[in-house]
Amino acid sequence: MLTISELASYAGVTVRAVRHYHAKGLLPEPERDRSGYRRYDAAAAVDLIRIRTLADAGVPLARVRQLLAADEEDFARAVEEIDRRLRAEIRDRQRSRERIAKLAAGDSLALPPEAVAYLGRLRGIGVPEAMVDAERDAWILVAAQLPGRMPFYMELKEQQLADPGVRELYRDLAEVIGWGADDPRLAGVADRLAAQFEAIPASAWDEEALPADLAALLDAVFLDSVPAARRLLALLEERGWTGWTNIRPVAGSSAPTGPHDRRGSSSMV
Amino acid sequence: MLTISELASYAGVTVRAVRHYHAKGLLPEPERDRSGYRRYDAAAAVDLIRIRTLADAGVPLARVRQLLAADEEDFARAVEEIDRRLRAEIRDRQRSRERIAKLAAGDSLALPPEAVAYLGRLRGIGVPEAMVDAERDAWILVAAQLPGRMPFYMELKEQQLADPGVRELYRDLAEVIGWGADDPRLAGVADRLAAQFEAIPASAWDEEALPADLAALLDAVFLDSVPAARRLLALLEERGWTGWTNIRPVAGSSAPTGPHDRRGSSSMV
DNA sequence: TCCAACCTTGACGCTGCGTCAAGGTCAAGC
DNA sequence: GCTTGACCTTGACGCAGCGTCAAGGTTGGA
Repeated sequence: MLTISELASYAGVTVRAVRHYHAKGLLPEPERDRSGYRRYDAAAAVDLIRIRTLADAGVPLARVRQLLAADEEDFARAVEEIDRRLRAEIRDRQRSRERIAKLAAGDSLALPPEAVAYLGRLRGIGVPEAMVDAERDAWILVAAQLPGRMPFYMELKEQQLADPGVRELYRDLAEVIGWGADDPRLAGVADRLAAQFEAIPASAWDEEALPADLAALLDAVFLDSVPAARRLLALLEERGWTGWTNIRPVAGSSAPTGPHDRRGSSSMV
Repeated sequence: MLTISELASYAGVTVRAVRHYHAKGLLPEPERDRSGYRRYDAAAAVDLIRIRTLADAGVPLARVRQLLAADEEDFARAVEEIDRRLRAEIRDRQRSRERIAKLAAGDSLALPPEAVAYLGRLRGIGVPEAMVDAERDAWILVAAQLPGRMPFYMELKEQQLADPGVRELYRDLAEVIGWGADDPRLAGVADRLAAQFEAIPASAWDEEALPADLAALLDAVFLDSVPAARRLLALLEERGWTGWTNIRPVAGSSAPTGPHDRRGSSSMV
């Protein structure tokens, strides 16, 4: 006959754990000797090892209890599922290893050098600081999610800045940040924006489209920080353009077909 | 500016988690807008991703807080340790997969057929049921730990039973179970046991020795279930033998050298 | 004006035990 | 017989990392 500590050490668990399994109904309470001590037989040791094998595999104790009472078929199905989960956890840890390795490599610098250079150019053009800050925050968000595509995006942005019309628009938009929601000048800005969207060849944009969730977030940031944003988007919609980060022609609109077939292109942030 | 839910969904966590990180001091509380809502900038998003990367790797939040404030050198050391742990967890899960696969294959049958046959032979020889039960429990414990060696052990036991002297001893020992701690007949049994130990050639035992912890457990079971056990072991020690499951000549004893060099052999259980 | 979808703080719930607390029991040594 | 140390008993609280109400205030669009 085994005492509780013998049983526990045999299965490599603590005495507390064995009592816990009793309390949870995983392991039946054994007979007591005359002093009230629990006395176990070898079958209890076998049961305990079974419990630990399942628990070590990450099965919750409540589920272990079910499985101990399950027939062979249900048990086999459960084991298959447990195995699936274990494989998934192994993959998760492998991904975690890669991610923390990148952290250690210092990849967490908020912005890559190309982006810093681009923001410097914006300042150089005369875009006000408030606008540059908004741009920086937006690009930080993008860089955190898609670091590999940043050189591509920045190259694209630099190309856009080569166009004097675009540079003009940036200065326009910077002013819009300070305007109220009903500023009469918004209509004029919307006109010029729409014209720009028309003028840019689709070929230069097609691969730029950001993932929908990231674009939605950036849109939300824009709407939250610029009072006139909502009104401006409404005006743009009247002119045949919907969205912002990923601006697109309004579906079914008679407006801008122009010379290009544009489906999902990205605006300015 | 981001709201809390935007920030959270950006990093793929819940709003509750973000607030938890504030409460734990992992993420600084941001400014509030006029209605008391938290407003985040992009830097908070970067911080949050850093936190999640570490937390996903299994780093406790309290440790994450330290690491956020650590210099590059300490951080690199920590990452190395985290990576070690991740690799260990992957190995654990691979072992778990093997173990539950065995469970599903039904390897958990308490005793292999050879052992059942052996217990049957004991009964056939006239060993009383109480003794057979004790043997069964002991072999269940061994089989759970060393399933691969069971055929070997059982083969050995069957060979021993071929000797009429051993068979006689088993019947003796079965009676001992019922004796008091000071039964006068114990000395005679000890004599016959010592003689048997002398007679068995060392070559037949040498590889049988059980791991020390398992042997200690089986000894404890013997001591706990047989009142006369402690006295019997004392008498055997007087005759030059120590232990029980793994019985050995007493070191420095003048007693049994016999024709064989015996170092660590296993008795009867 | 109303509704849905946000936001706020506070508090309890969950898992799988670890860790006291406050005792009773047992074997050994003096 | 008495002490000592290593066991055993039940009961209770503590821990991480949030999930999940509860009970409100805010915001934006219809």
